[in-house]
Amino acid sequence: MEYNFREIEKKWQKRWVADETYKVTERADREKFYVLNMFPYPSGAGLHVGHPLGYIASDIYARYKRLNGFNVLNPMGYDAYGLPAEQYAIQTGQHPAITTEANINRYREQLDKIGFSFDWSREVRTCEPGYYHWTQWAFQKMFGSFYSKGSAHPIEELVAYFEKNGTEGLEDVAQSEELTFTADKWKAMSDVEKQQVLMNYRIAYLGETMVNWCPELGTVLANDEVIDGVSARGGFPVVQKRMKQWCLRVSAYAQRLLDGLDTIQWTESLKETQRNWIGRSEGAEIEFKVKDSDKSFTIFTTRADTMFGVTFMVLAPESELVKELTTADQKAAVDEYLAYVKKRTERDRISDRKVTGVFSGSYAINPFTGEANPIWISEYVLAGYGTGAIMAVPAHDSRDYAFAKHFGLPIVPLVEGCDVSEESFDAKEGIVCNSPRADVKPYIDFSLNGLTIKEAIEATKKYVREHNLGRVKVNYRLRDAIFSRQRYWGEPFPVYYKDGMPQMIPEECLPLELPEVDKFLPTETGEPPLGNAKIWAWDTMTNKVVDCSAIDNITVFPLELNTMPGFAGSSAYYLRYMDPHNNGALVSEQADNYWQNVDLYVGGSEHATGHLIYSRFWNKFLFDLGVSCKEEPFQKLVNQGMIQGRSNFVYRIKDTNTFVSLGLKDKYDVTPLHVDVNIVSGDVLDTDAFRAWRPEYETAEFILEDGKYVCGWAVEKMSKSMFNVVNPDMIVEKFGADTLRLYEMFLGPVEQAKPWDTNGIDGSHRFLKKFWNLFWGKDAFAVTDEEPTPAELKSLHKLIKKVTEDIENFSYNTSIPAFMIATNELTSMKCTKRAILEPMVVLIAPFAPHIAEELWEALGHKTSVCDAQWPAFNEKYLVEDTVKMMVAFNGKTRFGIEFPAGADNATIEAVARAHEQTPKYVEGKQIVKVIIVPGRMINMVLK
RNA sequence: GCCCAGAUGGUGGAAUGGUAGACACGAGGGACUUAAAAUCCCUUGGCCAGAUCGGCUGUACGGGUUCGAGUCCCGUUCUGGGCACCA
Repeated sequence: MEYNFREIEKKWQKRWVADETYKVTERADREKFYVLNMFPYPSGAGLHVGHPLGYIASDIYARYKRLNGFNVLNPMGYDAYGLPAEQYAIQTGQHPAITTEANINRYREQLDKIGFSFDWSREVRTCEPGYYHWTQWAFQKMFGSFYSKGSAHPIEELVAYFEKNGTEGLEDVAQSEELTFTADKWKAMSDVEKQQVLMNYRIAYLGETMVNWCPELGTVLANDEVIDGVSARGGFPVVQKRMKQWCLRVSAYAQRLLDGLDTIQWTESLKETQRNWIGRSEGAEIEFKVKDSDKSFTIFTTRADTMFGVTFMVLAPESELVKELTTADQKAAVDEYLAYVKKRTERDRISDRKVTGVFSGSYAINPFTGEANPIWISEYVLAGYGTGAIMAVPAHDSRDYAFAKHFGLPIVPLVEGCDVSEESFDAKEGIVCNSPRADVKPYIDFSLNGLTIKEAIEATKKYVREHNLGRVKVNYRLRDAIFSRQRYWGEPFPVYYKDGMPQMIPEECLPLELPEVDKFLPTETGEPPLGNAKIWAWDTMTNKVVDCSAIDNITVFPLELNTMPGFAGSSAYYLRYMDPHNNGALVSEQADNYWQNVDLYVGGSEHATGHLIYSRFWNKFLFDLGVSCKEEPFQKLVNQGMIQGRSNFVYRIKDTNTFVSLGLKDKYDVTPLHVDVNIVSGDVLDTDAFRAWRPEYETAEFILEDGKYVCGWAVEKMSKSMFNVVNPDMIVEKFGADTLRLYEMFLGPVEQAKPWDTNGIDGSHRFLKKFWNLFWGKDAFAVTDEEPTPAELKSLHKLIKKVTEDIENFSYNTSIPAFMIATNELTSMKCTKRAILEPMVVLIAPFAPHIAEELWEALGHKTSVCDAQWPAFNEKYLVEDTVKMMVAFNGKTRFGIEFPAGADNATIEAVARAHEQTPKYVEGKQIVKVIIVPGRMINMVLK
């Protein structure tokens, strides 16, 4: 009987739907296991062979866990809000909801063909009101919370504190700016003033941030959309502008985000990426007084040990201190410099790192030396980090060094024996000297000379603390997340504005649904697309959305026009899968307590500093609220590597329509052009197909080598524009879903990036045919009930051991060969015994579920193979008939002596000693211990 | 510049410190066939030897530890990734 994969796969995919094979519910009698894939954004291009890689890997694990008796949650859904759908809408007027729906349907169709064990009854879509209800709800909770002493608290607690104490004694509170006021002053504030104060503490807050603003386009641009100070699209001028935006106080959670990394099983590199992103640095804030003035300012440094090497100070151009400290004679120069800096974008600063700066005219007194150091202004100091002001130690910081050299400022080395004539000495090792300098009368009674740098840092911090010169401070690079987007296709904020202050619409009125607009572009007055919505005002009397014309600022108010960014909807979706149809809560306590958190999360590493940070932050907040019972959402994370495309190139001679073969292209001036990989076979171009491919190539001429046109190739991202996309539907149609699944796993380690090469797929397909033929004779089912032989049992148990270990370690690429070897062995032994073949079906079920179901049914089972039991491994079948003993001779390993299987250590040792050759081969060494490794060899421990 | 990961045949890739290159692709040869497809068998790191057995060499490079190193340690080169005027 032939292996008819098309029929088999269709049959079982239908059966799974009819029987609800993959539907799960909370079951107290079974241990849970939660497998999750990063849900996809359904793009218009559909899936290519790279997309399902992670889904297949996690599906194998999910099925394996189920066969081991776990109650497995393996859901799937769609990250449905996003820019491509909106841009398509702007170009065509097609509503994003319609294109998104169409794309989702296409994705679903493609996914269904691959045979995943998803519980589709739990599907979520971030753009549906029933889902974003809880995105909005979480936002409101963040608005209603502040962060203090390591967790989120209701803002009412802070209000109560202010009523009683003002800011007096308020400690360890995350805030945008340090405020001080008394309880009386608080009580005297108007409602709006109080709201403004509270905004300083809320976890979701309206804050002023610097953005690239393009007035002509009426929108904020990302840094990569700005080139040379003008917009990439249209070439309109772009300015740095402070804008009011919704922000999330992610920075408050920096330490917890860092600490949490130690409790989860992610790859070291991913954790490292997040650590870099959070960027914790421990240092000190030290106060400098301004000479001849009562002003002072604070700098942040991680090198407190270098206080005696400060020769100048630098302020960030955007720092508010610049205005205060610029003297009258320097004003013109400073203004000119500020104008220059304002023109430069982030991008310019990065690409063009020249040393620039201007003297402010003021001096700061170094509290350790008493010296007056000139205060400069330079763009190399960033306003957003630390205090926006630094003390410059040119001898031990390369940036300060470059600045000092450029402007001829003094350089004082502080480490014994270091040479700073050519470059600064940045290393944090060595013995401190010149602190203070021997030739200068000490200003204070304090010396660091003779200490190591580490000791000096600690000693200085201690001194600073004791003498009230500043404080020990931890800084993080992690910034608060900007949460507003001037876009249509995103979650609307459940917010209306009264007296210019944001108000939350009542919780029971959620979700606030996205309104219809007639245009998806920004309005003419530069407002976000929601400004085009006619019915977009909030009536506080009826608690309903009403027509904008009704706005009277008494009972009807304008609603927020921005929408939320992409990461909003993807931050808590894993919780929603636990209880997707709950209208009363994001997730019920009972469902959350059962499913807890994700045991295995699979997705791309490109989300390392986006989704994976935001989601952890979001979940920690929900944990503080008591909504989520686990602080970390994703216990174990596996990054699947990208599957790249293998692109082909043809070489066109410049200004002609003549194409030259790869080997001859160096003789001409050529332009390489991508060519569709589907008309290239083994890097040889089908020239007729090429002429037919596109009209402009109809008249193409070719310069061949050996009668062939050979194409160049490169491994690149798989994408439409590179003409290297391989579609999974085509593979499924030609070879079947089981072959595709097997082959994707066989390509290489899941975590590794690798190019797709369809050629190798034959091997996987052939294997499945051989596997099928184990069970089927020419036309009848061939399985018998005979007793298996030891050799057959050995083949089986070798396989059980290998496959079990591989799945646990996520190295599927090595278990496929194990299947092939076992199948070949059993084929050559003509094994058709049920006791061997039945467990084989269970073993292969996670990898190739369709063929496994078909064979399972043929074996006489009425239930799905999904409910079978994973076969138990028994080591006794693996013991070799004889074991070889290894001896060392002249530094080379030989294999010589054979022992009977099952001999114990004492016997082995006795035989080894009795074997005259052994001791003399091991020069001057004695056998201390002999270790038997079953199925392998004997290790001797020698003395 | 700092941090992380990696480097094995023509290719994808295997190897708890224990016979390097499993398995697959590709390539070459053969069987079956009128032929093709399909299927099956043999060879396939390099060099040498050649009736055969075999020998030498080999996991980016240079050292080290070990009876024994692709694997562990030190240094170098290169590749990929992250962060980056972050003080």
